[in-house]
Amino acid sequence: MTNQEIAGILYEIGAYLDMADVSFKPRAYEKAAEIISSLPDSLSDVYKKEGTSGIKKIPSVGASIAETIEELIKTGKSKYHKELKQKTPVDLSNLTRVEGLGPRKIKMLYHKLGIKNLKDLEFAAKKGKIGKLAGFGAKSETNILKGLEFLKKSGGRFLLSEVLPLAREIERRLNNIAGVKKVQIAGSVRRGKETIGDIDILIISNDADKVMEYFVKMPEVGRVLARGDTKSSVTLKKGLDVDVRVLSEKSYGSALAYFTGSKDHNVAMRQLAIKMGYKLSEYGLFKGQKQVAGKNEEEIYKILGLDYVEPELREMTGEIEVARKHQLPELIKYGDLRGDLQIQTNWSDGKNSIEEMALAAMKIGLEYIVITDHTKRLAMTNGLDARRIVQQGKEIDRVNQKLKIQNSKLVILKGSECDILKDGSMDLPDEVLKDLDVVGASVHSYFNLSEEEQTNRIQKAMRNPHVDILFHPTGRLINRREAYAVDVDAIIRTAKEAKTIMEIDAFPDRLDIKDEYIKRCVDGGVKMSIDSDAHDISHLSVLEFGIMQARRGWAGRGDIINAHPLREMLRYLKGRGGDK
DNA sequence: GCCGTTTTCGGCCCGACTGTTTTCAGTCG
Repeated sequence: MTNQEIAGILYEIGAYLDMADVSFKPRAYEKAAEIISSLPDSLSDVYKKEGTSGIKKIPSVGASIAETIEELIKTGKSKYHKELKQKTPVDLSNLTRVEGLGPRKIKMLYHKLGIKNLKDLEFAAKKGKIGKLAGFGAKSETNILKGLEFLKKSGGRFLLSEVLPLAREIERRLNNIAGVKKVQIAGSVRRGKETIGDIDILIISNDADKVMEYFVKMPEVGRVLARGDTKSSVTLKKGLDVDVRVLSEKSYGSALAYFTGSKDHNVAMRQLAIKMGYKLSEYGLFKGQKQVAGKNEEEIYKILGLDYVEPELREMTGEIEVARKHQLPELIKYGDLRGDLQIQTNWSDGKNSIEEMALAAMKIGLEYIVITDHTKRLAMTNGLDARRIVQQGKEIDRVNQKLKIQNSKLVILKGSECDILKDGSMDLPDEVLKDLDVVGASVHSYFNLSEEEQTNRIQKAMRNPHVDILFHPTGRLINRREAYAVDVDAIIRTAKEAKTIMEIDAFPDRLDIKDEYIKRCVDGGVKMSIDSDAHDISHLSVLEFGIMQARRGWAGRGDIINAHPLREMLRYLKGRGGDK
């Protein structure tokens, strides 16, 4: 049973307890489910290795929930869940996806109209049965129908790269409204999450009504979910929700903190405030009736005895305790990157020439790039063999010479994105690899080997003395392809031993390795690189997403080799770098 | 049901908005 499946059952138990009007337990199950669904390790594996005591180590999982998890892993079922479900046998996970429907309403719909699933719901709503129900009305009915319609159209979360430009565009337009003093993107976009469920925007203005009026009538709005004096929510035609909140200047910091989340981080902050005799809300930090902070985020953290926590760290992965001990790392900054270590050109499947890529890199202020075209096994990309890579080296020399004459600071290095073959050997011979400045190794085939075979294969490649970097180490494509089965902790240990650099591939649907693994590299003293994997000059801008991801993984400048000048960067590489 | 920088018992975040209500429950974030 996967973590997602286990989390799903726990969510349902929570919802059923909510229906039964039980207090506090629903939140306990919900919390455990949230934590489990974002857990990097498989619970089945944890159970196999450490038994229930391993399960109980997970925060928010105590004796009772651990027992349920054990039962789920062993039998695939939970008696408790089954008992609860018998009372209201409905398709909870889908029904709750309808905007405005929660456990209580679902229970009513089942008992009064026998609605069990989305199909029943749509049928009843179209027949006008729901509007006649006590507690519901005509408006509820149309809202359910609209909710169903939008559910069919959209699905799930969007890539940060799809959302960020749109969020910035809306931000820009809201900024132009008369009376608006400040507009700030908050929520998971500000935290730099790899996928986004909705856009949250905070506005400081003395004419909230004007802002709301504009906001709900923007051309891309598909449906207005709520329109209030200080808060409005819409669903865009493309299926993404946007919330705006208008507040006054004196609450800017507390509102920003509240609106940035994560939810769990906020809850922890509020609990901490209570413990220290304060009350924290979006309006400010209060002692009794008196506002003691809230104009900016920094002063709130300070009064609560914490160092400032950067938005990317606010995920309840220990940031509050570490902030209390004043041990938060100084994160890598936007603009810290000096080079890009993975760039494709038209020598393989890239669109632009070496020179075009170099000029584009110069424009964004980089000091060095590595040309890393594919190798011959990837025939469809026109991958390079030994002969062509030597030719390419000559072309790189030529462009470097030209740039030098023009007094440019940019240096182009010779590299390769060399395929790892099925048995872990490399697609180009050692004699060729040894002459390159930077060698990246990638898996592009045999994604379905067993975890052991895949791990061994990759480890063998990492131990090749000429391989410097493991490119996109887990091979996932967000929303499209799962990572291949690989023991990432073992890979990280090998990276430590063999001094292999782990890449953070910044391409928005890769973001590989993901934030939790970055943190493990940081903790394990394994160095990383942030690379664009650009196949086009426009792709160089994705480095921003890589930096966000690195920050989410608690990485500082010192952890990222290409945040350093060329000479220093080369020193981190195996063998060849040291004596350059 | 979980948890502990006052606690192994007694707490558990806070507020906006909607719809159907004459004062509030449900949902959401």
